[in-house]
Amino acid sequence: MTAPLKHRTLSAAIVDRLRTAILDGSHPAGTQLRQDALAETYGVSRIPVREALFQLEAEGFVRIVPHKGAIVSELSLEEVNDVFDLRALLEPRMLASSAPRFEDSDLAGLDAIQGRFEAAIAAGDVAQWGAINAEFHLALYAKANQPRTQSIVVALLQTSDRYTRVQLSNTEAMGVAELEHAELIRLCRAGAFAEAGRFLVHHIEAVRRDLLRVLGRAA
Amino acid sequence: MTAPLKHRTLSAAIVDRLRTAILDGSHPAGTQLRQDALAETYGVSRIPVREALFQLEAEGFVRIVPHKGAIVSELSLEEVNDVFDLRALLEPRMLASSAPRFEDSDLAGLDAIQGRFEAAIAAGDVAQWGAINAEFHLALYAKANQPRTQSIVVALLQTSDRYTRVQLSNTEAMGVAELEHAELIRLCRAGAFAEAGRFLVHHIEAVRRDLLRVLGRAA
DNA sequence: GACTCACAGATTGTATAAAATCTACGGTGA
DNA sequence: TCACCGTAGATTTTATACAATCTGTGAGTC
Repeated sequence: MTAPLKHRTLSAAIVDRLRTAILDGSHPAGTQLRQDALAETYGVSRIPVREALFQLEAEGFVRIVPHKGAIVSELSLEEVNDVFDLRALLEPRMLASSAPRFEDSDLAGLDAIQGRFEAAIAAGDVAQWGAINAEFHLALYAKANQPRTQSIVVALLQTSDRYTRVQLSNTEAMGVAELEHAELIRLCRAGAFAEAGRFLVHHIEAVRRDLLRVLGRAA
Repeated sequence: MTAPLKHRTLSAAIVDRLRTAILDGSHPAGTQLRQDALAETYGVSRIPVREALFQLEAEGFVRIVPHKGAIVSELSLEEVNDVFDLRALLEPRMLASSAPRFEDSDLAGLDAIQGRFEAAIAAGDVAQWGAINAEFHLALYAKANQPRTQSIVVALLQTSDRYTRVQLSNTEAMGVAELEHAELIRLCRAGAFAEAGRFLVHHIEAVRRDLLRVLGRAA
């Protein structure tokens, strides 16, 4: 009943499964996650569950109150804007450092990811969409050589994924994102790095606007 | 033998004590931390030690390899620059959002922290220096309303503390920081927020330069 | 009637012990 | 001599059991 087990430890596997469950709405914001129940659900003891919850707290998915438990964190409008502000600030900086170092193989890798992205959209595979989108963005920054920023952006992309799934990913917005990704590849291949950076900001802001519109309080 | 126990759980207490031990050099970079040994040292079982190590991994202090153990993370030049770039990028943004909302009580709070800062420097209390410095910076951003950025900056300040302690905090640099903090308070009180932001960048860059000089490879 | 306190149930936190995994060493064979 | 394999020891990971903490309910008192 479980995925093809590619993790070194049970804890790591539970992290992935729990994160997915939160992302796809199985545990809505505000839900209290009981260690005992989760342990039984996944057929393990409470120890790996505890460790998974702590990891997810570090990633911002849950809030842990000592002796009370873990609560799936709320998605405040405040934090949406903060997260997208951060992305608009950090991602162009990474791209500027990474893109000039691209080899042909890096660009080919981007093409490959873009292909899988298109396939996922065509298939309407919402679960895959967020993961491949994050993979694409991270591939853009592969050569940036900014380790701390990288780990921050990984977390930001995960949070973005969670937010965007709230709106159940209307296919239209996904199509726009697909085109914008293609344009990003084109600009990088052409060596128009500054232009690519500006377009990346535009791309991130477009996703934010879509999200805010669906949240019903465009700001 | 332990501090006045102000934590809700043992794990949280161990996190603090382990972090302090890494900060003050008791566990140099590259050291392998064995759960068993740590548990005995602190007189607890291995469970809270494990959870503390995972927390410290999220904070960037150690690197955990499954089934191998936790290693105190190295301080690469690459990451020094990344961390200070991030600070120079994120902290002014927080200040710009926070400072205009300051009440008299906020400024008074800054004065109080500054007083303790001066006392710690006069007493040559290196251990306190980093903590109070971080407290001061965070107080500057108290009204920023940027929750995600806040948690990131908390981690960045902790990492900065670790780096700066490597150089054993020459008192001269500490005096400069003290004067710059005073200037920051003055500018905020005068309502010169843009100027305060520029000065904050200058302050952060000054700390970086000092650090890089001591590391022997000014870049 | 409102407040305080104590107890019971539930849940989390920690200790102890068993299982799984890794590393290093030594033997065996080509 | 070198490479390969298996075993032993050490270390981490997970399970089970116990202790501590919190929450809510109800009796008792002012």
